[in-house]
Amino acid sequence: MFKIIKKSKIDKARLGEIQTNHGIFKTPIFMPPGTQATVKAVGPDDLSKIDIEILLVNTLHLHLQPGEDLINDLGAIHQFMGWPGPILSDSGGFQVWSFSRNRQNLAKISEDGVEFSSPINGSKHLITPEKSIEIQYKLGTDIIMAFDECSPDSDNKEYAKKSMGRTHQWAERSLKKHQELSKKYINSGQKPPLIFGIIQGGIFEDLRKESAKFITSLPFDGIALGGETIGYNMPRTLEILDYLRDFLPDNKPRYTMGLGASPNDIIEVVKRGVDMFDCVGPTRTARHGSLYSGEIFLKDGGVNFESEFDKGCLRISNSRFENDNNPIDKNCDCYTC
RNA sequence: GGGUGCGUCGCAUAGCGGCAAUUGCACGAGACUGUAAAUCUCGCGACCUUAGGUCUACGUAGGUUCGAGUCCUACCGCACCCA
Repeated sequence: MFKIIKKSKIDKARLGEIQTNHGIFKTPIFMPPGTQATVKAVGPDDLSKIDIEILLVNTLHLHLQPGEDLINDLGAIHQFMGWPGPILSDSGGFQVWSFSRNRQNLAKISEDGVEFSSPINGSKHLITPEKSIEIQYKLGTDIIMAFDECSPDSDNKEYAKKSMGRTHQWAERSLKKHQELSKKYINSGQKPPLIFGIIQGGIFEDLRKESAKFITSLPFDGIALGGETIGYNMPRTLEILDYLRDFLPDNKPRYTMGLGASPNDIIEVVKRGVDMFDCVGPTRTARHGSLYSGEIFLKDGGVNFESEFDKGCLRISNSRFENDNNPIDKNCDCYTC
């Protein structure tokens, strides 16, 4: 289902395509998150117009509201959100981190799974790897993710190791549940989704390598790189990609989770052989009054991005632009420009 | 013509003798990374290097008081009621 079309002679970049139950998408690709079954403030028609090929949804959010059974009854996720193309679901692993950090602990982690308090109404929910996979099957997404714990960007190695071990155990359980449901699907003439595994290991080289070895040894369809540090700390993300280079199989798509807050971040990981990435940055910063502006150009055979703005981000709401009638980019013919 | 009420930082509000003065909006700046985020943080009279200090400020002009946005008088403006 993953086909490499062309490889760069200069760096590790590659062009490819991935076949899913709802069509083919080309890689490298940015996938906008539509966490609650909608990309906030952007409808499906507009997404198509800007050549978006695949969306993300979130298992945990949809489980809490409106529930996977309702979505399933209404014809599954594509019908529910009016998006006919490929959809990837995140397993809820990111929430294991985001719900338990700082503030009130909304999540309790154990070997079995994670107990959540719903941020909507406080109701208690237990999510296990098996449960997460089951929900993703009911949603009917095209690519599902193994349930993991998004490792914190912390120098506590003991915790990172423990957390990684848990993620590995959960990866096996996720895969087992997937194989079981997959058989059922095939026997009843339905097509099962693809499943991706997630490498953790925090900020530690030996743990990252250990995790990469373990995850790539399992029969996942794609390999994701997870953890708070991925995308958030770009120098470290690139370092991780560099030392994991020989551990990642060439014939499986690679996905850096949560990466893409700045155009340059995407270019940097694509150069290092990453095929897929997603980030709430672009849509969120747009809702908060900013847009990306800069120039992508070839230099010394490589792709580069330069912008006069910090992180390539132009704050369109700044008073200095109040009477500025210029297009964002003179050379761009998109609707916004 | 008579009566009553009201004028507070762009707008709207609080304040009822110790106040550079509440809150919301607007405005200004910043944060945002597998979305508890169309959210959040900070600033919003002027000047001084800060803890803080110094001026100028609640329609206008006087007055009472140690002290007035707050009380009194007059004026100006606005709203409503009665002729």
